[in-house]
Amino acid sequence: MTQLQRRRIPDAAVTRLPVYLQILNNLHATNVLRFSSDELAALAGVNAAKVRKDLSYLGSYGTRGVGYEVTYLIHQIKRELGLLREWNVVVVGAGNLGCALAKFGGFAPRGFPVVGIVDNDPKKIGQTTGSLTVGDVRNLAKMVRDLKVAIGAITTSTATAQSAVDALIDAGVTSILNFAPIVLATPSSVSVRNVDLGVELQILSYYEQMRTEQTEVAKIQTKSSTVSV
Amino acid sequence: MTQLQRRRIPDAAVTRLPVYLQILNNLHATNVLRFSSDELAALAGVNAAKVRKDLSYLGSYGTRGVGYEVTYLIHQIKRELGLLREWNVVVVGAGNLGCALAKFGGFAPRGFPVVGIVDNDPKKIGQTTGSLTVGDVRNLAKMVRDLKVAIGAITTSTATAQSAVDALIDAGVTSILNFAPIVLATPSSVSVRNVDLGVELQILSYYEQMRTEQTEVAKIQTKSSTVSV
DNA sequence: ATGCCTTCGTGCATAATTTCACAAGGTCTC
DNA sequence: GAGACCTTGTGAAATTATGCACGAAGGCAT
Repeated sequence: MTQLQRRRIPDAAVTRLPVYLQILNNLHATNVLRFSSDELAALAGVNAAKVRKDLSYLGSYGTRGVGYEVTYLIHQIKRELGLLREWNVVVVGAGNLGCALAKFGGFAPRGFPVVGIVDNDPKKIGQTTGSLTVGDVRNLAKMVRDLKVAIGAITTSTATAQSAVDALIDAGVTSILNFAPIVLATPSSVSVRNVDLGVELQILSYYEQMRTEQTEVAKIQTKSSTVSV
Repeated sequence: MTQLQRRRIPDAAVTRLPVYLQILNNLHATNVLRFSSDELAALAGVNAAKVRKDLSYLGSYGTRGVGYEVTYLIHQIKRELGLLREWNVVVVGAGNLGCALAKFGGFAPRGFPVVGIVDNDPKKIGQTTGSLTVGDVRNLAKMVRDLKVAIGAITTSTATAQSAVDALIDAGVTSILNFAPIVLATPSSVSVRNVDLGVELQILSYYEQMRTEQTEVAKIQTKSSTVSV
């Protein structure tokens, strides 16, 4: 095996790099030129050593005794994340969310232009949303080819999400942003990121309940004077 | 220290329980009565041993040689996640997303009723969205108290997100669902879940670029006949 | 009952991630 | 240019998460 393929960045670090990038963009906007791992750690709410290790996966771009240069690091993170080019997005499912994504202009300037939107409902096909016309999901493969689509966003109903994903994968798309509350069956060569508010709320619920119980216990203990340390 | 407080479930397992719950609800809807860890693992796209370990944190509710009962497990997961009661949600920020969340009726039946929405813009205050009237953010504390709010959803602009969170925390809210693309500063006693599509897209971008490079390398290697295994 | 079959629950090994702690290497002052 | 002072980069330890492998336990057929 030719070992020239780029050193892999640990998954956990990959999920943090976009957060760092966000913060650095803010620093840049406020004319900050340099930062230390301590400063970034405080802003990102993580440990400073973790910041340094994460940044070290990009290469040795800091200066000891000084810190990191904002603009240079922004460039390096973008390079590593593949943000020096654009990745075209197609939205599958022209419901409320799908149309909102198509209309929302916030992704194009960040390198993820929404170049198409499709649906399987004849009533929706042909309608205009933002600057796009809803296409027929049956033309998805052609659309992916012609518009060089790299990422598919699933905003269909739960019932049709799996077939939507199958169509995308058939068309050669290997990155999926899934908004349907369902676990998609995909080959391991495909990346899937799930956005599910229900799941997030339930996770919050767990920790909220933990805290609530903790408090109850404390109250009872106080009342009955059984506190022990 | 009185060690009666419930055994902690590992964070990684907590994030998977809602996914299992989703799947079990589907099984229940299709009249499936029992399932094995193998079956659930296949549906959730994870390892069967992991499923068993995750479920074992709830207690020993399986039957060896048989499997788990769907309805019973649903109940146990709900209990553990704190889903046997309702958690009221207040939305802070009455923009597109905030109003959509307020209108969207999908959370109430799942135990997370949106009981209020507030903004700081006088033009928005007083407007109606769904069955709710946009309130003044300055009345947030009273609202949290009167309506027994447990979770706050931040859908403000990035610029006002931190002050929105500060207000929520002052009002006693300890669970935050944040949609603003910013890292919120919060005490460690507060749970925050971030939903940021930009971050998700950038993570997809990284892996997509990896695959692209891999392919390029393979092509070059094939052309120049330097393939080595 | 007995024995076979199935699937859970879990101890243990391995892998991944986080954190510590400090040498290395740079700047800045005098 | 020498010494004081920072902050990086990274081994190594600690913690957390994953996956294997197998004993335990229940069902079912004979």
